[in-house]
Amino acid sequence: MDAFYAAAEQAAKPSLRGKPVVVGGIGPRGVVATASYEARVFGVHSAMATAQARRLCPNAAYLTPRFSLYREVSEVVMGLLGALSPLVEPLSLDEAFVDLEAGGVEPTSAAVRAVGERLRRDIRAATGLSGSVGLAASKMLAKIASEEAKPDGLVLIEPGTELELLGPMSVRAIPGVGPATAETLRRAGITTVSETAEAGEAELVRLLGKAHGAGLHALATGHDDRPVVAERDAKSVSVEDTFEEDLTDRSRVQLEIARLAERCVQRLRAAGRSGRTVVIKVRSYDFSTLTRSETLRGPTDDPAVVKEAAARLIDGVDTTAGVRLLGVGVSGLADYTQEDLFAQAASEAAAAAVSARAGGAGGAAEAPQGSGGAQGEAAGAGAVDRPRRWLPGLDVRHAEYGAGWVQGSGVGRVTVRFEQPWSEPGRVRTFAVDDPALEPGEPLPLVRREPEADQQADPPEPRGSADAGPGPGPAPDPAPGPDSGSGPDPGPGPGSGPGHGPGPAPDPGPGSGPAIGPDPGSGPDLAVGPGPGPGLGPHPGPGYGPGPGPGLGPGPDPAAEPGPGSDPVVGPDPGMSSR
DNA sequence: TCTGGGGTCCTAGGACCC
DNA sequence: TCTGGGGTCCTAGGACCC
Repeated sequence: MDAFYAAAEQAAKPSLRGKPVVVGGIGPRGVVATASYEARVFGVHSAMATAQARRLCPNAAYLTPRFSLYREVSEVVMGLLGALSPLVEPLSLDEAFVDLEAGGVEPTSAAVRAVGERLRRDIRAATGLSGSVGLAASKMLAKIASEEAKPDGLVLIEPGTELELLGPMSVRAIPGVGPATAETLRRAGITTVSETAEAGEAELVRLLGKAHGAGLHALATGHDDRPVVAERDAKSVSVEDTFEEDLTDRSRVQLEIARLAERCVQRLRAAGRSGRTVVIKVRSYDFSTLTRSETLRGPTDDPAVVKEAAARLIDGVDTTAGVRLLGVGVSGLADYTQEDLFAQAASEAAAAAVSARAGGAGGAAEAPQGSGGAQGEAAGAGAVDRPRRWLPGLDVRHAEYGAGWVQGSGVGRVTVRFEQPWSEPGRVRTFAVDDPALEPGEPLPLVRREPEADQQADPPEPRGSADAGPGPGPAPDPAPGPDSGSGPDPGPGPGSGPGHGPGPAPDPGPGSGPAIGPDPGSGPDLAVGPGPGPGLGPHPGPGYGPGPGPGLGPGPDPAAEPGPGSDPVVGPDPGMSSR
């Protein structure tokens, strides 16, 4: 899938189509997961610190990921792949290998190309998103071909042409060659695939070690007979958190480790697995990272047992200088269910009683009590009473205005754009964060379902009832708001506008919700760049300082005003491609 | 205001066993 | 009585991928 998370957000949020969108961590230590192609023009890319992305592209919409939506879309796409072949190997939510031979596809270029093109059409029809297809005689080549095909394309590597195609490419194009390997090779004078092949296996093994060297030699010479493997069982489960500020308080560190252990076990149990080795991970203020692990006598999915092991492990780690990340994982997974463990524990206990030997497995004795209560809904300590956070990008539903998404929040306000995947770009309204009419919502499907389901998504009549208002006909937008017609700001390029950034945001005006008065400033969790459409160019970013906000996020976005030239969501994007 | 979160695989040393 | 030679398990760290 092309720019998957960002593309899904653009499909879900009409006001963001054709605009730079960045999906990832929103906080001060966030990282970009996916940048839309419009944002990539500005140099934004995956794994970049979100803070840096904001500097490069202040006008992009910055959204928190909605994994439940991506998972749903992924299942649809994987279903289409499954129709092609029983052998489908997902690599992630948005990428998979398919063994077409196992699917009985005639092994000719014309036949596989036809299958690939049809698949691309089917994906677009079923999801509204574009995907790219690489077709070749091995996994490595198919992957390289799909990279070449992006975005929204198809590339077939004809058998026999592999080496001439591969030869001139950077060795980084080979999957498995990252920055460290590339640097090692570069120091040996090797930068291209053909140079890698010419170096010979012995030299590569000397440079990179046995497995990596031999593997790279095979790939660089076009040899790759790795099979497509469906359904691989997970080998470990882990959770980790990076904290907005480094932790120094020891008891807080211990508390967080306990919470993480709880979450980890919840995931482990949800997968019906248990594990034998407990691992903790500690990343220090200086980004140095260490792990400590302990292997139990047998697999467990008991939260108390995992928590105790994790507590013992963190006991042995000095955290006084500050910790930015903590993690807890379980590996050595087995398929034992909790019931199996109970049975096992019971039989062990019986055996122990018979032999009258003390000092048996501690975990077995403690297991039943500790785990019985921590079932299902009983969320970990961390989830209790957490104040509701309106993260940019997340779905909401308003009793009066219907389905929308959080554009930004802060200073006691939340700004919501009311639009649906199949609607025109919607307008923005601002509410108090604790407005009882506003509640978290569920992602809407990107492609409208059959007629009988359409009522649920339509915004109810302004005075309609809160639930399932049938809202016949198109929503009567009270104002000629900024719809698709207004398009991007007409101003020519950067810096052309009056730059009315700083200064109090304009009054929301009548009908724009219960928000009271002009918003004095910007707050955290801003979804989008400087709100006022025109003329942001010359003064983006930090220059705005802490003063009365530049009209950022939570303030009544001028886009909510019907005034001309107001851009639906983001400021002007000079130099942006129109893709 | 640098650097997420969830994984996989490999290497290397020490313990331990035969 | 300097030193063997596998093999497995455990622990820790690192590269890499999306």
